[in-house]
This record gives sequence, C-alpha cells and structure tokens, in this order.
Amino acid sequence: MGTLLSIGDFSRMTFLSVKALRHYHEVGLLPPAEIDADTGYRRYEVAQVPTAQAIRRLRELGMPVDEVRVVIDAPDVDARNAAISAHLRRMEGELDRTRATVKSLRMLLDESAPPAIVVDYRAAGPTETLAMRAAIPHADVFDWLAEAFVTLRLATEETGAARAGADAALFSGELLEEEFGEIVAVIPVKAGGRPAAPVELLRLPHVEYAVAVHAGSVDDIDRTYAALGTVVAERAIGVQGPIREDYLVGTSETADEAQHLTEISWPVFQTTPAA
Amino acid sequence: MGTLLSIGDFSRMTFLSVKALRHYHEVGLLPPAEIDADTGYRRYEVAQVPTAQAIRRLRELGMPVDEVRVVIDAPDVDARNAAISAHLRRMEGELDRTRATVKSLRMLLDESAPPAIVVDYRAAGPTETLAMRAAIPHADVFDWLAEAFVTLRLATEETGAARAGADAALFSGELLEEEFGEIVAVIPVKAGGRPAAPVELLRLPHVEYAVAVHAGSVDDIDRTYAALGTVVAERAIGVQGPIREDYLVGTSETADEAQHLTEISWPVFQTTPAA
DNA sequence: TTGCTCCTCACGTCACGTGAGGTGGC
DNA sequence: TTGCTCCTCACGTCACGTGAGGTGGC
Repeated sequence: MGTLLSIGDFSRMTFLSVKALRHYHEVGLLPPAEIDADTGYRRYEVAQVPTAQAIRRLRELGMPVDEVRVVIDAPDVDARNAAISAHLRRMEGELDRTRATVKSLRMLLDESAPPAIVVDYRAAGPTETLAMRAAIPHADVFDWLAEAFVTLRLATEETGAARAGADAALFSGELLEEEFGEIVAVIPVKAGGRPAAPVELLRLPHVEYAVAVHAGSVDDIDRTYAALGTVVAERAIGVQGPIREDYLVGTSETADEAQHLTEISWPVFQTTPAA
Repeated sequence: MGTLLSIGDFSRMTFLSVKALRHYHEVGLLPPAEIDADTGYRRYEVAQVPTAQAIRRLRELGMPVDEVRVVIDAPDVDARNAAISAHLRRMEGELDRTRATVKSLRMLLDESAPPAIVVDYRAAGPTETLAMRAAIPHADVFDWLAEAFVTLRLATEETGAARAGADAALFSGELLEEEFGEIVAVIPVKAGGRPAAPVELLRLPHVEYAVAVHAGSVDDIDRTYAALGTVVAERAIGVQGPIREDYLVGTSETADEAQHLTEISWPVFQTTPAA
C-alpha cells in the first residue's frame, strides 16, 4: 500500500485545505486510508491523490458534494462522463440565463419609464382544455412548461381535438409568492376524445380578468406584471385566483424573442373599467 | 404617494418571494414604505417596484446583497454603472477560471498516469532579493502575485539592481493548508540601492530543496506538487518551511500556457538523493 | 364565521471557515 | 523541552426557505 501521508502533506499535495479534507471525511466523500486508533490522526495513501485532485476540480466547477460522490463512485468511464457532462450542460444553461439577465438589467436601467400598457377587461370561460398540473419550485417553471406543452400538443392530436386558443398557463399565488406551488398548463380545445394520463380534460371556470399584453422576451415580463398589478391595485379590484398567461406568440412560433407576445390575465371582480 | 401595496401584491408584481421581501426589509435593502403600527403589516409603494426589479436581476447575477445595496444607493448613474461593471468583470474572470478548470479536469481524467517528473536535489541561498509580503486568502494568490511582480520589476529598475534569477514566490504552510496565510514575492538581485516600501530588501536563508519542474499551465500544477510531494514523503526527508515556486517561463514571457515552466522547490533536510 | 393574508420567532440548508481548548510527536 | 501538527467540538457565514403558532380583515 506504500507510503501513508499526514493530512498536512496530503493537503499540500492536493491543494485541498485541511478543513475541507476533514469535511470530506465526515461526509464520506474521501475517507482517509487509515485512522490511527490512539491519536485519531488521519493517514492518506498516495493512490488517493488523483481522486482528491478530481474532487477539487469538480468542486471548483460548483458541483454539489453529493454529485461529486456520484462521479467518484461511478462504476465506469461512461457513467462518470455522463455525470460530468450533465453538470456542464447545467452550467451552460445558467450561462444563458445570466446573459439574458444582463440584457434585461441593461434594458431596465436604460429605460427610465415603465412600459406603457393597455389594460383590457374581459370575462373568460368556462373553457374546455387539455391540461397538465404539478406542484413545482418556481425555478423549474420554464422547463416544466416546455415539456408540458409538448405532451399536450401530442395529446391534442391523439384525441382528435381542435385547438381553440393559444398555449396558456395558470400560476397559483403560492408559486409566485413562495417559490413553490401549483402550476397548470392548458391548451383550450373543442370536442375530442379522452386524453391519457397525465393529461386531463379540465373545464376552466368563468373568471373576469384585467388583461395586458407583454411584448418581447419573457425575461422582462415582470415589468408588465408590475404595470398591470399597479392598475389592479389602484382600482382595488383584485380578487383571489391564479394569474393566467397566454403565449400568443412564443418560442414555438419564432426564436426571435423580440417578437414574442404574452397575454397576462389578472383576476378581478369587475370587467368594466372604472372611470 | 399613491396606492400602497400589500406584501403579497408587491411580491406578485416583482417576482420576489414574500420571504425574500421580509429578508430585504430586515437587512435594510428594501424597507417597505410604511408599516402598520397595529398589525405590523408591510405596505409598499408602486414607486418601489423598479428598485425591486433591479434588485431581483442583480441577485440573479449572484451579486452579494451588500453590493446590491451599493448599486441601489449609488448617488448617480456613473457610480451605479461602475459597481455593476465591476461585478460583470468579476463574473467574466470566474468564467475564464471555469473554462480553465474544465480543461484541467478533462486532462486529469484523460491521462490515467500522473506526470513523470525528474526530482533534483539542490541547496539554495543565501540569496539577496527585492521582496513584497502579505497575508492573503488563497483565492487572491494569482491577482496578488501579478500585481506584486509589476511593483517588484519597477523597483528593480529604480534601484538599479541587476536581476539574478526568475520571479519567484514563497508559500507558507498555512496558505496552502488553511486558505489564508503568508506569501512572499521575490526577484533575486545583485547590488542595487534601497527600495521604497512596500518593497523590501530580503535575504533568503540557505535552504535545501527537492526540486521538480512543472511544464504547462499552472492550473495543473497540483499534479506536479503531488508527484514531488510523493517522492519527499516516500523518502521521509521533508522539513518545515515555505514551498517555493520559480516562474522560469511565465505569463510575462509567453501567453501560450503550454510553454510555461514553473520550478517547485520543496524544503528537505538532505540534498543527496537516497539510493 | 370561514379562509385567506400577514406576522414573528426559531431552525434548517450548504460547504466549509473560524476559533477554542487540548493532545501527540520529533 | 519547545513548537509544530493534529484532534474534536461548537459556532459562524450567506441568503434566504421551512415550518410552527398565532392574529388581522373581508
């Protein structure tokens, strides 16, 4: 088994701090080869060095310790590479979001005035839809919706239903206020057969809405939410119930985000605007 | 002052969770416009919405709350933009380091064997140097050294000293093992006048070293450290004292990292190799 | 009145870093 | 013997999230 190294020597050789090494021992990520029964001193083998070097690099890439463990314990090269690639893809996704946020921040700071909006008052429903629902964290909304609409479009074809409106989503209050809550994706339909789970036939009730259209990337949609919310708050006409988004022009229509159109519907108790 | 909004409405309009809003109140980042004396209910103004929207974007970019406060409280547009630009530059730097780490990880995983090294045993010093020292966190080593060598090169010219060796650095044990400790940057010199603070004239004592040369990017230097440390540990010849790096070919010589050469000197108590 | 909104603690999360206080080893 | 290395708690950090338990408002 060769030379055993003290934690200090091992630290200098791997660039992992002594505290980090003790932590990795505690959580079982990198247990020392041997522990002196008398003194409790940790001893590491030279053969553990490459593992430690890989751990340091993976942690530097922000990979959570639990995933590092998966990589380290991977039974073969393919499994290991798959875990690493998955993490690198996630990092790419974050980078995309960062770029979008920078753009959105610039726009917010450059334009001094909030967007001018036209508020429309409208009664909707009851409406027949094909729907999927889930309770998810706010961060997963994008990915979940993208997948849901793929499934719903397939179900629309399979049931022979005729589409009667754009893709839409209902956001519960908790999802917006607490980072976790219910979301429902729907496609309004006419006629058609019974869908297979997880898709369901859902009849949306009659609701009265204040409606505004957001033009451009959904990364900036909070600005239109704020403008619409301001109008609702000033007139004190807000009621409970999920907020609805209708994706009139979305990613499936055009990749050019500047052309996207999203209708935001905020539940209110009167459909006639106050003077 | 216009309509006051409940925390829930404000949350829906800004996409900040209620918990986050309470937290930003607590830390003084975004205090509500008004607090009901009876109920403790927070009330926000519509005018606070754009600030909240900027906060959300800045936090999404990973800007620490204390810095967000600086941006929000910036007295003018220039100060605000400077703070944001500084953060974006830091993010760029992180991205560069991420790319380097990915490359280094690939190399580590692709090459199954640790690098072959030639260990040289050598006595060094006493050596006259122009030096700068500091106690810094490990993460700052790169930036600190880059600046220090600029200062030291200037001092070499100003004092009329003749360079007698490559840029070098001494790393204390704590700096490597604990993420914070002393570092010394030196340029060996002959003759020359007195340097001005913070540069000092430093006579490095006589030390015996085991020496190995690392070829390539310093991002992979831990592998040569490990190989050298293994030899020192196997022969049980290690002694205390800082580890030294000599930048024989570094960034100032060529931008092509593959051509870089770094000498690593590990203090030992014998300069003649064991049989 | 019911159910919803909002409140304040108190504690948890993640990956260690920071001491404190003490012991083994050359 | 001195000074260095190593040990184990216990607590701190950062930016909130997660309940618990309770109250105001329509």
